[in-house]
Amino acid sequence: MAKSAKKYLDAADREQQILDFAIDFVAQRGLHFTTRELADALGVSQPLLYRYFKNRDDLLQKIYDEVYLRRWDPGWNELLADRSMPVRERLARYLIAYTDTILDERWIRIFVASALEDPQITIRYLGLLHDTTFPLIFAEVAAEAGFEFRSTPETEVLVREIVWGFHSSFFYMGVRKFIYRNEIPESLEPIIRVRVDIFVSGVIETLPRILELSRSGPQLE
Amino acid sequence: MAKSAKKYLDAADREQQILDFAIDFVAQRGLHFTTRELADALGVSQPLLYRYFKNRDDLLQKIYDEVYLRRWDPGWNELLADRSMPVRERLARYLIAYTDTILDERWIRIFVASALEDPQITIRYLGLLHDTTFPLIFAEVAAEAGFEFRSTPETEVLVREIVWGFHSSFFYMGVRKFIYRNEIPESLEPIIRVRVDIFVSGVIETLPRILELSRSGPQLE
DNA sequence: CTGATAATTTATCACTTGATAATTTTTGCG
DNA sequence: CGCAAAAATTATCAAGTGATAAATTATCAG
Repeated sequence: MAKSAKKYLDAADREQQILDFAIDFVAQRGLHFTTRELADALGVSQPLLYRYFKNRDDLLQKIYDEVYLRRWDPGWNELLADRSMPVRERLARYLIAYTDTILDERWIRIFVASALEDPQITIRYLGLLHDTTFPLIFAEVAAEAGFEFRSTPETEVLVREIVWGFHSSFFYMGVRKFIYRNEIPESLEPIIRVRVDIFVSGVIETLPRILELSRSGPQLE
Repeated sequence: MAKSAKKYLDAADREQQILDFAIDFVAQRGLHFTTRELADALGVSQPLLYRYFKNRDDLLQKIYDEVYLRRWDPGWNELLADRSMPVRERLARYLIAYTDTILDERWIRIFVASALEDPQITIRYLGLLHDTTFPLIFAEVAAEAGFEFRSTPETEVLVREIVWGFHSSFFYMGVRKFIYRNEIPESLEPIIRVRVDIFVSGVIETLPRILELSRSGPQLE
């Protein structure tokens, strides 16, 4: 007899079932669901939730853990740094993998909804991008132009903003799709490749100006 | 006696006071405030709200109207099309004005929160960008390279994605500042100008590839 | 088949919440 | 001032909500 056909599931299975269901449910209905709505939608009684989760907030925390954990692939930074490949190819492959991970209704909607509620939740995730991946992307593009770029306090802010502007636009495709409910193209690869081309060409051509502006010091912030 | 010193305000003044206060309140606390929380914070009794707003939802609708209305300046499209100025200068000026308008806590947080709740609310606003401003931006950049670009069904999707990617990154600065609570530079103009340079240079250099890819047909969507 | 155990539901509580009605307070005109 | 109209508050309701305890139902080893 398949587990799903049993009326009374084993505790571990039921807990996982509730959590999986709750992730989809919360992604669609938002963080302000009631425990009764959730239980009704899943087809169980409302007090059953309290057998598996201490309280409503405990369930929410477990949802965040499940959605954010194990979503960032440490191999991505290695890919970006692998100079046996042209930098455009590395960026394209990274962005294809990245968009493939985050263009997920649960990921996008729960990320944004939870950030609105409490930005603390997003900090761990964003720090990873901000401190490691962004400087790496800029340095690798600069290297394509024959310039071995080393981040300094003077260049840091401008470089960060340049890469943020480029990188965030891919996350924003998820916002358009799953929050605004706009249509976005089915196949992203050609678009990613064109936008990588635009970015790499543009940064290389603008590099002298970027370096000059950075030298003029931290007029920023 | 100043109006604000009166205990019993004129109906019109009180209505505006509640609405103004509610906009800040909702921007900070989210859409799921209770009428009691709002009334307490403002220092009036909860039933008073019902003298000025039919119900909770009526108040929310008036908040949306107040936040979104009169925020888009029709002069921006004229600015973008004004060829007496270099295209980089036009883009920079437009983006300085645009970011100046939208980088506002109330605007960003209420926009995102309401979109999460019901994407319908954002459609009127986004359609303006999508259908008019985005094609215009691309055409003007192409003209800088001596190419009088006319949008066709084949080019439409790719061009839209290219400009979305560029344009959304400025909105996203607001997301970073007011939702993630990241620091962003105080002075945006230098960053806007550099990013405009990168975009314009990149698009011009990539133009042959963009046109070729567009001709290969709508493999998109 | 049987009974102990685990899983689930029903019943219920105390508190919150949107909304309305009755009552009280303020304002400003004559 | 004195008083009617407007503005605001207090009191209250019915429905909803998170959480707990008691009762019930399914499961499975022996």
